[in-house]
Amino acid sequence: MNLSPSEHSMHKPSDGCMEDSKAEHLLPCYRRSTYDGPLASYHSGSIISHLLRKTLHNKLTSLDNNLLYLPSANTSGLDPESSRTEDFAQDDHSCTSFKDEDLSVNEHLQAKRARVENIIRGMAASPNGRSHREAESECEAVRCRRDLLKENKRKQRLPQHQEPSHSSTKTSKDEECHKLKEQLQSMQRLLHQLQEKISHVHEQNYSENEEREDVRSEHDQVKVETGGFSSDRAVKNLQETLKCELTRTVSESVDMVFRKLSMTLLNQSPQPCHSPEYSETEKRIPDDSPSELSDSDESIKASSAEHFESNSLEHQTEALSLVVRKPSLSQAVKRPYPLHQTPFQFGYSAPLHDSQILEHLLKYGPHSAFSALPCLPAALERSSPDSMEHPWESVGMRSKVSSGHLGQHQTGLVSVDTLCLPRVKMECGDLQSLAERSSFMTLNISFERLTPNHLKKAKLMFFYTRYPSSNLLKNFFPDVKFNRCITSQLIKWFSNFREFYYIQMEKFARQAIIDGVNDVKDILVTRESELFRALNMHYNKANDFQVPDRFLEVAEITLQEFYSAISLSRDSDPSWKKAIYKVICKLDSDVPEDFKSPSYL
DNA sequence: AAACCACCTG
DNA sequence: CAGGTGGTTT
Repeated sequence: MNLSPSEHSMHKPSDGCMEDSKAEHLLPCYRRSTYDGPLASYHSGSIISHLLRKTLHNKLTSLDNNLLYLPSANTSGLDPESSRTEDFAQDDHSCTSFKDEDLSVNEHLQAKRARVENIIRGMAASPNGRSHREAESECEAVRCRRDLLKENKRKQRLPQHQEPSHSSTKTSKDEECHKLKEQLQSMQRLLHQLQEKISHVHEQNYSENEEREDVRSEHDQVKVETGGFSSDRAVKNLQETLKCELTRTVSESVDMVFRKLSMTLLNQSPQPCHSPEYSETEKRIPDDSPSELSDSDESIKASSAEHFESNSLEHQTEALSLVVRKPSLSQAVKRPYPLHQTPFQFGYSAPLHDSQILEHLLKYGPHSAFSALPCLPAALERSSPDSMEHPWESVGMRSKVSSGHLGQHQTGLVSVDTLCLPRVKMECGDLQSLAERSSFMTLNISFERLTPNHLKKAKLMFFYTRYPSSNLLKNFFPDVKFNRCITSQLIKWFSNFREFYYIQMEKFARQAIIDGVNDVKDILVTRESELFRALNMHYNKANDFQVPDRFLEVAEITLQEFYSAISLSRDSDPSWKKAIYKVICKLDSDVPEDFKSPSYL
């Protein structure tokens, strides 16, 4: 009978898998010993540049918006939605229109422009020089905003508030520039330290691995018997060390720059002009039922919330404190966008907890936080199957499409996305799980999209339940903000799991009949069975999960059911499988409580 | 009508 | 794995 161990199935059933996965588990970037490899280039510039540029961008946007929302405008009659979208449109349009009037800009603006550009270029310059062109076009966009801001400011405030004279501000501005540069340099130093630490830890890791490999070859048999679990644990411990070190240092650096830059910007820029009406309008935006939200709604909301959050100091601190407070409190306050998913909160007085920055990067991807492209077609923001598996891959397409269809000044913005993505992608998986494990959960932050880790978890849950109710799913994915879309996606996953499961069952049942199995009792499923191997490969590819015995029983019953049905030629009936499904759906067992932990994986 | 499902397809 | 479709149930 072929369902039990085949000869070659005994050849290290999980061994090959373990070898592969072990190698894969080591952060790819750590395998490089070259100092100036991707890791270096990523950490020494691009991600920080991203953060800094976004901060600048946000700052300018918020000032911009505040001016646009001054009471003088008849925004009071507009409903929140239209005023927000109009804001985007206007914002966007203003860029182009201003370019046309560029000749009217005086030298003062030119000088400021040059300084801002210098700062940003300094920040954007990455070691491999790839971002230079993008940085330049982005500078153009930033300049647009800033210039528009100045224009507006002049028009509206000229009578009562005179601009400081050119010469008097120049020195202080230059000082600030210097300060900024110094801060950035110390950032660079920190990052270099990080790189050294990481390569050091990596070397240790590498040598330990080699030692283990030696031991392994000596005791190959034993290792195979145990499935290599012990060595896998050790590798994971090392990974943890690496991750911790990485996060700590990056967080420190990022946090520091944020603090300093925000202070600098606060001093450098004119005080934001708060419009109570604007805030009220924003506050009154109905908290749409999540299930009703289309993806485009989400993206618009995200963008608007982003500038909303960065607009108001009061709301900043309130937001930050609310995140930490009990959920019930935060729910009591009507908000345009649930706090826990506010894309990028940035406070002046209370800097973000460093891990939140990392978390945001990992949760939403770099482009969500840094591109701020309300003008992008909503469809481009939509998560595709590919972007699910490879969250970063959608970016390439977006940029391509965007540059094809949108104006030049927008291409500059879009290119922000592409700056450091390849680097981020490398570390996405590991850092994401790290982020999930850390303050994401302690802060009660939830995902608004399913991640590869959720998929992994779902697959493992399939070992317990083939037909999970949507309630069960909600209970076991507490870190997911459920809406209709998420729910159906999860249900679809399990549907796909079942499909594969039943296809295998039918295949192996027919094979058993071909192989001349005469009695149902001869149909057995063990951990050595080919069938089990196929299933395990599908749902537990990393083989780091101990499949419950009950699953083997259920699989065996399923196989027997198929065998019987086919033997009795019931398969001539088009719906012959339904009877089997009815049996199997009753065999679900409880999913262990462990799975309820958001950080299960 | 909505939710859920299996099936088919890419 | 997701999209689409059609069937079934509530």
